[in-house]
Amino acid sequence: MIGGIDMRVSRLFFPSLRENPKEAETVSHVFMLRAGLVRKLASGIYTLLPIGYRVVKKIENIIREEMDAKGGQELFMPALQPAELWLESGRWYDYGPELMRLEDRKERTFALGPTHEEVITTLVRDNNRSYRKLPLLLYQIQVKFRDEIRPRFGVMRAREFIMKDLYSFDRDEEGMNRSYDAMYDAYCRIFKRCGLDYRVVEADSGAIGGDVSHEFMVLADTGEAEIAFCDSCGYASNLEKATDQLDPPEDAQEMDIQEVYTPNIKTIEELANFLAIDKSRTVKAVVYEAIYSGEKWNIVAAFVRGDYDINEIKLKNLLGCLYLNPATEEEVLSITPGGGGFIGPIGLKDAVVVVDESVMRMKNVVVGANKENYHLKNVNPQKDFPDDMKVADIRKVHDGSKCPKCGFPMKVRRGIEVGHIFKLGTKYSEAMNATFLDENGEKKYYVMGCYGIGVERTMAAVIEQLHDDKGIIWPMTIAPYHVIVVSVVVKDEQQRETAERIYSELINRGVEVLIDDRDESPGVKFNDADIMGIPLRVTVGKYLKEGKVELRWRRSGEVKLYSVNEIVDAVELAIKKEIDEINS
RNA sequence: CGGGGCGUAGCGCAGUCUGGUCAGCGCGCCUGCUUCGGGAGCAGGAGGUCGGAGGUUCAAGUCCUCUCGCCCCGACCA
Repeated sequence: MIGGIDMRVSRLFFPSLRENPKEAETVSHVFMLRAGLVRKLASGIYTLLPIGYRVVKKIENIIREEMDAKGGQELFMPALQPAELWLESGRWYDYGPELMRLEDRKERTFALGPTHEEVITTLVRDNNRSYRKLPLLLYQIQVKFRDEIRPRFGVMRAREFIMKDLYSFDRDEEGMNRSYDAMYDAYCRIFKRCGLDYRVVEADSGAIGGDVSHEFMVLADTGEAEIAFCDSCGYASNLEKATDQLDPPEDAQEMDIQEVYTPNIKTIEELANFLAIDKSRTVKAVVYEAIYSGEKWNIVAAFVRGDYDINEIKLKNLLGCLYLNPATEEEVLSITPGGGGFIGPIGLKDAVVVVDESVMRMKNVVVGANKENYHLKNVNPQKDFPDDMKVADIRKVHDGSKCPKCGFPMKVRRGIEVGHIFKLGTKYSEAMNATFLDENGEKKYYVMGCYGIGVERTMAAVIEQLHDDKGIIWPMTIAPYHVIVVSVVVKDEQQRETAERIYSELINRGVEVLIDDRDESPGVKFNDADIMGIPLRVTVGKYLKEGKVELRWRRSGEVKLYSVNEIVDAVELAIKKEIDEINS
């Protein structure tokens, strides 16, 4: 499957490191460096070394198989893209500084593609006219560029990285949904075949656009995203989008507003302590400046129940603004004389007031008085809050929040986003005027979807999940080699010959095998095999006197003795067994 | 971009505060011999314009100024 069938460690380019490199902190980054999978060229830019590249190719091939199985057709698109394409879709400005831009010698402007919606839409628009070819599922596996604000965790968030992208073109929404479901299914199979424990979550679609989207998240503490999920009913969502079940509206007698002196009490924590009440009896205020296109901006005061935080993504989507920044002190003072710490919804000047639904269900709550060192007690949102406020879901759910579907307490965990699928609808086909003719001769916009997988990131995610203190533990399906043959003492002629014989027999059987023929002490060879994560190790050593060699499983440490003429069968069987297990 | 930290041999570090045997240690690398079941021992050896540029000084890894790069924490994404 992967080229290069004869490989001995004495010739293999794998600069392994004994000590942890200073630049790496996460497990996957450390082991990728230490096992000689990658080397950094510059911040967020990596060379894939032979062992690392083998793993990448294996992951790519799994992806290819699953894409092809759903009718996907692979093509290859340029990384260098004329700026006009991006101006046409409107993303030249919307995409922001993350888009790598450059000029050629004639001062024509280009972008290095961070994604390929523009190119593919143009391609299909210019080369297909008919509904007969639909659905069209086109994909590519290639390098993409994003000028990340902060590259980190090695290959996990890089500026140049390999991505698989499939774009679906359908005649209508129903077709798009079918394509989407097929991809959803393919993605589940891909990540399973990579040996990953993952969750599919509902997601915000961000800069790509569209309404419905799912992310494939690998559970790991080093993940950059937070997800909320319910173990009872299966609800799962990116925290950016997650919501929860609210407590029923309170049914208390409404009391009269009362001003209370709260000297220098500025945080919810202090306020709850000072008044000896629960945080959920208070209302938290956060002030932002919302920036829309160009000069357009305003000040927004957002309110949630005291025990929640604001979900800035939800707020941003609600407002429809480009950026949401924390307000400066002057901005806060311009809307409330009390300054930060005493902000309440009543009596604010020139601010858009957004109140979370949770607050509207409360009675007799405590809010800031918009007056230094004072809060208001017994405020009743339904009655007392301003008429022109917006009520919406802008809260961030937390560990233990109630599942919106079944009410069970949810978990909040970190995850690595390895795949993301989107229903795009006609966003790009309309912007770029990509149409086809249906059977009635009517012009229609393509209804599109797009589906991405970060390839190196998937590799890193596997390491995050499958490792021990000795190194990587590759699943058989994506291991750089299935098995490594180690002779303990190379200078022992009998050991050397036996190892070589087993090695060439394994090659003949089509097994991906490595032989460690170096004149190193056994510990060195064992440790290199371990850190590299080869699933099986055949050790030719002290038992050879009895005509036996060992087969050792990297994952469990289990060792079995086989006679020299049984070992090749045993290896073949072990490989097949593990691959079948993962694929089943 | 804001906050924190770091650039001295391939990797990990000491030395910088308090200028003057400070060009050092461990690992790795090369040669030879002896070893060989979880990172072997002995002997010999190669390897650094101390990130870069200015400056202060009799003298600068060491002090000053500027610059470049890298890592970590926050806003973006596969």
